[in-house]
Amino acid sequence: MANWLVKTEPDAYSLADLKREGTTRWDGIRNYQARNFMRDDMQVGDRVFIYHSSCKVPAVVGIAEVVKAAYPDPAQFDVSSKYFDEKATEDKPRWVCVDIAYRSTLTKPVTLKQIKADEAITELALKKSGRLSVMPVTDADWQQIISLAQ
DNA sequence: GCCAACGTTGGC
DNA sequence: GCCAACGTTGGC
Repeated sequence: MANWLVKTEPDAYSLADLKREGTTRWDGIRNYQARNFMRDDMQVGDRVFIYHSSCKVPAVVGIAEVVKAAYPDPAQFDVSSKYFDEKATEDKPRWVCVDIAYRSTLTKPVTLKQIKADEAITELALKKSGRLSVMPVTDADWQQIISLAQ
């Protein structure tokens, strides 16, 4: 069982949207490293931190759970989608998505500022490479973020 | 809205 | 297969 962190821009899709819908397709990931994590390592039952990016206070805001493992992202075949990829075919899909379900909203959001300042959080990719949109979270870092949310 | 950092593309 | 140019992300 693994832990993850996924980014979303709340203007486009927020934790509140996920809460309202219950379950959603986490699609539109167009970064190879992020895709590989989803395709190779993400499993049903894994816990997922939802992180709000490109907003006033970037922060981890809630928790979701993987309810369907990686499958081809339908948007890559859809010419009308902004995620359309002409190099992807049904035989050889390039991108994958997963389904995730809402679990909870943190009592207090844990801000990027807090995370960066916290020396107990050691591995989290968010601290360094700012651009990865799906990243693994160690058990220790997961626990530390949970404790900051109390 | 700016700009640094980083990923991707494409010419050689 | 290298690397410069370009595009995108995302914090500030």
